Amino acid sequence: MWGDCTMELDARKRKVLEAIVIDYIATAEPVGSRTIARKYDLGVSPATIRNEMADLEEMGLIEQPHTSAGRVPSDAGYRYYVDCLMEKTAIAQEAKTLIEKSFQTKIKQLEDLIQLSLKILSQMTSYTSLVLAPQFGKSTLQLIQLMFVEPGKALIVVVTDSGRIENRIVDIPESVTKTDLEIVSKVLNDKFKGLPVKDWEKAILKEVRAQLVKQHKVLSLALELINTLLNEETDDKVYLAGALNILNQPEFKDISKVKNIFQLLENEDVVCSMLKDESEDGIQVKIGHENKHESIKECSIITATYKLEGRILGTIGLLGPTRMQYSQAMSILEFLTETLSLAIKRL
Amino acid sequence: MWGDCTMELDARKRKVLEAIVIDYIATAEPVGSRTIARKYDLGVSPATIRNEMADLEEMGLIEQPHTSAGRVPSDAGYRYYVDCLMEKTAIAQEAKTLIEKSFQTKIKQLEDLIQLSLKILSQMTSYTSLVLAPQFGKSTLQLIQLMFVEPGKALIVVVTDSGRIENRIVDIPESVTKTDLEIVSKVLNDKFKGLPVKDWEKAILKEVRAQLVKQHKVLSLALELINTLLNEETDDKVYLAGALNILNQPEFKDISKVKNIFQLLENEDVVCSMLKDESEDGIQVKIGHENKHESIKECSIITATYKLEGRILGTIGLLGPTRMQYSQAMSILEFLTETLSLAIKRL
DNA sequence: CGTTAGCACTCATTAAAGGAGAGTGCTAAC
DNA sequence: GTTAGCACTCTCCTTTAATGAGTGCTAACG
Repeated sequence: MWGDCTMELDARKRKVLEAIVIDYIATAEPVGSRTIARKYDLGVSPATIRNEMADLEEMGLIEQPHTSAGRVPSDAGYRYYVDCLMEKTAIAQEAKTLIEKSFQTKIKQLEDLIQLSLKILSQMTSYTSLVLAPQFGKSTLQLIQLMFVEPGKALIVVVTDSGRIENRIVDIPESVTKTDLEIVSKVLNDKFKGLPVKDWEKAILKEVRAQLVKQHKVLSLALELINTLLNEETDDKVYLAGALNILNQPEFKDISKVKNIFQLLENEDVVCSMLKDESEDGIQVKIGHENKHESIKECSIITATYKLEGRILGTIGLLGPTRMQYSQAMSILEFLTETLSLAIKRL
Repeated sequence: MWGDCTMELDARKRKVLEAIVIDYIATAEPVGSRTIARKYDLGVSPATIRNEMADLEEMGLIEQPHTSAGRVPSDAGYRYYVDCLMEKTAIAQEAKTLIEKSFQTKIKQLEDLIQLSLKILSQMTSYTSLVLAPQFGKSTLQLIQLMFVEPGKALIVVVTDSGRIENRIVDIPESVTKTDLEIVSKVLNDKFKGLPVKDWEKAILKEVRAQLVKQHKVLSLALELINTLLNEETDDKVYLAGALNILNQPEFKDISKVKNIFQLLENEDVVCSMLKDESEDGIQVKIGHENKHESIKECSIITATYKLEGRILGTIGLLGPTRMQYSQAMSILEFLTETLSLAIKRL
């Protein structure tokens, strides 16, 4: 979408830009011509590099915090780096085994698996990790059960194929008996098993109502409950881990910035929109101003999707400063989502 | 436990101390003798107040950040204030109605009720609110059910009288059928309903095993599952809200302090120990160094318990700087826990 | 013509120095 | 016992100066 690597940049300019990005990512300090000449041997003098830098600045790929400082990559510079310069490093073998080992657990709950992924991610990368859990509506039903708790109160449990479990305690008429609930459960199960949750509403009226003349009251109740479940905000569920990692980044030593970011992250809807945005396949990177929300204009987000049998279940992402270890983070994220997808399959 | 108001303090010293505490809580600035004389009319000159302050400092109730600054209450000073000086203000009527209105909702889940309380608390006080959810082990069983999901997989759901719901997906032998699970569910329900969860282990071996010779395999499985459920760390569950409020306090503009506190709060066990400590009845206040954990030595915690039919279910608390609006916070917390207890009863 | 050395210039950062102000402790008088 | 007066201390803020990193420009070089 972004990267047209056709932008006329001769080999040396590319090398200079790369050096600036790499060095700035590593040190968080503006990098000067001298540094580049010394550390990255381009075989030319600082003066030559200065000329190149002037050009790069004019093209908008780097910028100067102030007159007598070195250069810093602009968002466009990072973008060019990510799309055209960065070689996609294979994930380190040790990281690979670390992830694989972590997933050798007998976790049975989807939620726990997701939490585990987040933990691993933020620990390995030192960035904040986010995830959009499998959407309820898109999954298919594996089990639905109404249970009698006490007169006037029932428990409804729904399990989807993606392993998500939802439960609610609900009021029912005092007259409804255990048996009523069991019958309704059975019918609902028979009819809906394997059906995408969001298709229920259509199916409900036609098929089921006919079959359950007897438990009519109970049924309409159950339907109402299911509707509640469906319509609740609960459909998009996000989790995050390692938010405190943000505090380690030198660019966020200012407390007000941190506060803004945290406030954003506290808002589920916002996090959701950040992740949902690009639920295409493959790894996506949003750099700085490419993000919608003001507070993270100095951050980048890398996202990837995890799947079950080819179907995209949700998105998992990493949030860090624009000065982020893109290559490393991307390879870790990629491998982790693959591993996660496999683990979900095994559930 | 702390407050022996017998400490010899004449009326004027008490007034001076009170003035210092109140003013410092309000302004976060060290308060000088002049300020006290002006704002709180004790009918004496600054010089006299200075003398009194020298005495108070010697007693360890106030201290000086540096030679030419005003005085600040010490932890002991706050303690004396809370125990002996502060008049227990009745909660403001508007706050009262605000809380009551917030609880006029048809929430059916204990967890949601607790979350609601946290939200209200942190919004009303601008402090961080914490809660220790009802312990699983101490509650009594209301419903236990094993459900067949697919061959080799079952769902176990447990509901306690305090409204807590736990569920797990578990592996079962392929041979186990739906009917097996239903029978086991029935027996478990009959035997355990109304029993405190933590008493199960004792009861299990004797009573149940005898009855279920047929489903012996299934049963031992079920027992195993239940054990897992019981032994999991999940028993002490904490929630918190409004952690970001900490960032608004002037004493925490230093990012490293904030980081330490957040790290503490991120650790469930720690938060748990902070709340569990005093699960006595009534409102408890821990001031500054009275807290075990280093990172919150500049904070105070106010805790109260919420109940169901006289039995203490859990603890709810407020975390703020030692320079905290004790009186207001305590009255709000007190009224809120009462309201919460009532709401739980209505569940 | 591209490259480079040289140099003047800019600007952030740091340290030192000099008030200004707030508040105290002490002393002496009431 | 209380209070006015005053010297003293220490933080905070501002000013000033020095340092140093890095640049842009120009002129010379191959």
